[in-house]
Formats: sequence, C-alpha cells, structure tokens
Amino acid sequence: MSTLLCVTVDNFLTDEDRAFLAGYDPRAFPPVAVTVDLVVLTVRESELCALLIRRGEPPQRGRWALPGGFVGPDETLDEAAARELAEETGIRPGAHLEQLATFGDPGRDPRMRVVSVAYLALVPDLPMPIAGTDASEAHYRPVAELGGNGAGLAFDHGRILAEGVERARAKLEYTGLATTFLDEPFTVGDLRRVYETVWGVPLHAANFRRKVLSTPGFVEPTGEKLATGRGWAELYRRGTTAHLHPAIPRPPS
Amino acid sequence: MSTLLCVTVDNFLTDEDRAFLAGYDPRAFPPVAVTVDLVVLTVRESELCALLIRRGEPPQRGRWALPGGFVGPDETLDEAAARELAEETGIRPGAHLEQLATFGDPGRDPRMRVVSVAYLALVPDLPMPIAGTDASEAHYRPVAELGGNGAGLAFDHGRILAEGVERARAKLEYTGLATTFLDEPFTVGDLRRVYETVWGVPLHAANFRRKVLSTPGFVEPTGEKLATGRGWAELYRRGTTAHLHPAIPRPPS
DNA sequence: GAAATAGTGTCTATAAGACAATATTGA
DNA sequence: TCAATATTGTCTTATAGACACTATTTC
Repeated sequence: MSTLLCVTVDNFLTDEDRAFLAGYDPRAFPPVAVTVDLVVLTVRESELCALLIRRGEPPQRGRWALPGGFVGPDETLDEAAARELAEETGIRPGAHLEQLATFGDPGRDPRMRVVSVAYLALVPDLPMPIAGTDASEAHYRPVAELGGNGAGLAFDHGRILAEGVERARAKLEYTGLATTFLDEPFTVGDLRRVYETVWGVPLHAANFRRKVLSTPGFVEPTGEKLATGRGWAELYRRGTTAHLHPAIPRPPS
Repeated sequence: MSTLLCVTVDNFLTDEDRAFLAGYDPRAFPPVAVTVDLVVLTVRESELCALLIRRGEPPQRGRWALPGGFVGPDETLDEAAARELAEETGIRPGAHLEQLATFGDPGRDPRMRVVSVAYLALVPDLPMPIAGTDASEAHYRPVAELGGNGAGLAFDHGRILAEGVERARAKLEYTGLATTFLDEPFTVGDLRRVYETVWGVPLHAANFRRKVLSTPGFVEPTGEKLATGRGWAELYRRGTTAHLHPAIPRPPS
C-alpha cells in the first residue's frame, strides 16, 4: 500500500494568516476525494432500469457500479453531475437531474476516504449512445433483477441506487416528473405505464386518465391522434407544472 | 496565502498497485475539506427560529453563520452531524436529524474548496445549554428576521438555511415530525401552533384536531388533562407513525 | 360577564376508487 | 369474430373545509 503525505508550507506566515488558517490545517484531516455518482433511471419494456457500468479496474473489478467521477476543481457539484451524465449517456435536453444524497462512510471505498454526492437522473428510453470514456461495459439493467437494495453492486452503490429508486417513486406522486421518462409526444396510456412500471402496481386506466387531464399543466394536448396499437389515442406534450395539486395517489404496496 | 503540497510516495509500487491507484493520484485534484453544517430549527414564542453562531474568526468575522465543523477521519457523515449537534445544543434525545443537501460550489469558502454536507435538525424549545466549544455567540434567531433566503448570513449559509426551512415545511405535511418540535406531553393546540408557526398560516382548530386524532399513530393520548390557559386540554405523546396517510393539507400561500 | 381556548356535531364540495359501457383497431 | 386499448359516464365513499354550538377557565 502506498502512503500519502500532505505537507503545509507555512513558513513566512503572519499571525493574521495563521489565524486565518486556524482549524484548516490539512494535517488535521486526511485527504478526501469528492466524486459524483449518478443514478440514471429509465423505463424500457415495462421495466424500471438503471444505468450501470461494469468495473474494469481492481477494486471490485467485474462488479456493476454506478457511473460517476471526480468533481473538477472549478466545477460546481451540479456541473460535475451534468458533465458525467453527458459523458455517459450523451446530452439529453429535458432530462431531469437533481441532487439525491451524499454518502461518505469511512471505508466505503478501500482506496481512500471518498465522499460521493449522488445525483438522480430520469431519462427517456433512447438508443444508448454511450461514448465509453473508458472501455468499460455500460448497460441499462432492470432494478428488479438486482435483488434487495441492489445487492451485488460495487461499494455502497446498491444503497445509493435504492435511495434513488425510492426518490423517483416518491416524486412521481407530487410532481410531473413522470413525463421526463417519455419522448414527446406521448399518450396518456404511455404515461400510465410509466407510473405502473416505476411503482410496480397496476392503475385504473379510466381514473388515471381523468386525474391527469384534470390537473392543469401536467400535460398539454397536441391536438393530434395516434392510430397505433388498438384504437386511437390523443397525443400530449409535457406540461409546465412541476408540482401536482393534488398529488397522484400511490396505491399501497 | 500559504501553499499546499500533496506528494504521493509512490516508490516501490508494483504494477498492480499503480493500477489500483489509477485515477486516484491526489495531484489530480486539489485538496478538499469536507464539513457538516447544521440547520437547527425550533419553535419559540410563535416564531420559527434557527440556531446561528456569530463568527469570531476572519473570513466573514462578525456575521451570523450556521454551526458546523469538520468531518473526522473515522466518522460517518451522520455521526459528525450528531456530534456537532450535541456540541452546539447539548444532546437532545428524540431530536430529529436528517441529511439535507450538499453544497460545494468552488469559491463558497474563500480559504479553500470546502464541500459541506448540510443536516437538518428539529428540536424542542429548551433553555439552551450551549457549551460553546469556541467562545463565539450562539443564538436562536427568527428566520423571518433574516430576510429573503437568509440574506446576510456568512458564505452561502442563507441558501442552506432556506433549503432547510423549506424541507421542514414540506415534511410537516406528510410526516409526524412536527411533534419533534414539542416537549412531551403536549396538547393538540400546541401541535397546531407548531404547524401555524412553521407554515406561517392560521389553521382551522376544529378540523385540525379531528385530522390529527383520526390519523393512527400520529399522537398517543396520555389520558391526562392539563388545566392551563382557558379550559382544559387533553395531553398527548408522540406517536410512532413516521408517514401520515393522508397528509396534513398545507393551505396555499 | 367577556374573552379565549378545547372540543363536538353537521353540512357541502371535492376527489378517489369502482364499475359499466361504447368506440376503434389489429389479429 | 375476438381481444385489447382509449374514452366517457356514473355512482359510492372518504375527506377537506366551513360553520355552528357547547364547555370550561382566566381576566
């Protein structure tokens, strides 16, 4: 194992400088790396899927992990997350990206103290143009196949994924975010299938339709109809309302 | 300004070790400090108040700031937050403490890159036994007096405080957390005043009472009555239900 | 007695949830 | 034809919100 030395060059400091740095001596705390990890969720083929990358490097080599990387010295956390999302999935305008939570247990990464700020992204199901900055595999994998709390993921990524999934499930209730899983235009049936997939429960189609269309700003009609599947269906775009009043009730279990 | 040198002692490394550390050379990213900042909220005299500390050290000296400190090398983030809370307010069993969000904009602290994990604590209004690890002033100050987004606070603490207040307001809707603002036992009127204070709106007393008592697990009756104020009032303890179904409706505006 | 608070009863509007029924298209 | 989906109509139940009223204590 290698050793890290952090040395403060504090010759020629004034008393004011010393006071200024009081409590900020780097020797007082070990080096810490700050990263962003992404929980990128999408809905494909009636399954809620997360973007995972198979690790090609030693710690946890071969296991699936969340995409992520270091926060650059001049980046905000949001910018670092947006950059990683663009690198991993290609830029998707309209994709939703929000901070999820921060994970910093000592020992969560065997190499050093790593504090990871997790972000949640909700993206439509598009053919994946992963550029693969490193040559590692990247796939959307159904979260249901990953077992309880994403067991089997590298590091503590199973827990991070579980929190991201729960956040997404909760936010569908009281925001219009479900539309960010869909390409425009979409039908009310498409939107209902997003809810059913993310929540894992069947919804009453007639009541769901009434609820969505009676919520101002949730979806906007395009005036066109799509004659695919059985029957025809009216087409909609995303609305502008972020908060739903009242919420879409989430059935128990 | 002093200079920080971080040197990796990488003589005698095997190829495996070098691969292990690939991408983790500390020279690849500047030193980062990780801290926890606390948004400690309480309700006193019909005002929502936050615990603030007047800075006694140069950057932003004399301005009000959130309590906080460094994350120790062997602490989890939660442990660091709990330690800081105990140091600043004295240990309060039953106090609610949850991670709020992480703030890491470059330049948010003029000394160095500081990534701060903010926590939200909801505590009852008790005589404050602040031990004051440093000799700085600490006070509960009404958030309404701090102006929009806590203008005037040091660093970006105004924004952090605003997010904490908004989180608290939102959580009163769908959790039983309002009870953590109260000492036990309490009356339904006490609980209603917590809602009215945090939300800043008057609530219908009769409907509120019905709502609270009809929500299983929100509060538990003690069987005793308190003959203070006008009339008598039944006394309750905190219930065990974390999630309210259905939520306590929050009036608009 | 007046004022303030606790507590009960009741009514209305709204929304959720369930069921029925029709229309349209693909197999 | 049948099966599947979209869409509309209607009914029941639960709940929010409003108002009226009583009881009890302090001033």
